Amino acid sequence: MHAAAANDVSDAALERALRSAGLKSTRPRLLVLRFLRERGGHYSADEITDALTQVDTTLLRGSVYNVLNKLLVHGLVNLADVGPGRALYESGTAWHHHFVCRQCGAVVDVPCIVGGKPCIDADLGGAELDEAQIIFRGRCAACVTGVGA
Amino acid sequence: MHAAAANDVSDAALERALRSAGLKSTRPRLLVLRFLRERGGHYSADEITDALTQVDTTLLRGSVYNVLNKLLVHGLVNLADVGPGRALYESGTAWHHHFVCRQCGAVVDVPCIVGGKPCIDADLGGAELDEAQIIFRGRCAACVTGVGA
DNA sequence: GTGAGTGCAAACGATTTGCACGGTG
DNA sequence: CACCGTGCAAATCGTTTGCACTCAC
Repeated sequence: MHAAAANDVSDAALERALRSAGLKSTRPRLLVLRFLRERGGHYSADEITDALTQVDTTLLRGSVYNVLNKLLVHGLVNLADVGPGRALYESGTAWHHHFVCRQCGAVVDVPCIVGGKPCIDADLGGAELDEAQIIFRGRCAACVTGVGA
Repeated sequence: MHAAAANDVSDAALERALRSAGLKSTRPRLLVLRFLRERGGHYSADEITDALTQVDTTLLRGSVYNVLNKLLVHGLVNLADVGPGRALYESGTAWHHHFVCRQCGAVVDVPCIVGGKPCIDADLGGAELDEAQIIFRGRCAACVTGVGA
């Protein structure tokens, strides 16, 4: 499915990932990175903290934020900003977009069929483009069929 | 340029816009709507408040938020969420996207050349799509040429 | 007159920051 | 051993909410 590294959550593999990103290998970082790679979805800093404090009671909310920011800057995780105050983190695997349901708030991954350069026909006036992040909004399939909230 | 209504910031025109959206015409709403239509760009609730409190010292930050939410729900303004804690409002004119400079943080409008359905080739799995909001990230022209920060 | 909208202040949630200690390289 | 990252708590930022009063309709 994904690259092998993305599902290898052994300490050794995680340490290697951190190391090659130029980051020290520390316990909070291993925990956060393992969590995101194991689960494979998108999670808020809060959800991550809540889950990890059950494993390591000394882990602090603030530390999780720090770790996430570090991992983000060094490209080990992605940030999906799907609404005001809704920052979601995910382990960086294949590039994709997000669909946000207006009704139930669910966030669903949307593979980027167009490839790495979606909608880039737009006139950017001399700017250097790194990425194009797309947020689709509407009603998810569950809500349309009445299964959802 | 735009539709006439978008640049007509007379009290009468603004009241008409509010009325036809099913909203009462009140002073804070007129102020906010006029501000966004006059300036024509994207502004945070804070920027709007700071500008308007110079005109009306009784206007409160909280009221601006309330007004913006009301205008948003009733379709008189758009919300561009260009990053965690960076909610920008703009008077709803032509649909467009946003380019965010990683270096200086500038936000630039990007017209949507593709039309109303950008990148909708993506598989949405039975969901109803309302809109696709694209955020481009990179370095703006000013930063590339060294003019910016 | 009646209810929605406002001024106002205080609460709130998410995220950041300062400091001293501990662990990594 | 030097420094980065952490635990910890408190501060900060953006935004929302409760309440009494006012204004639009």
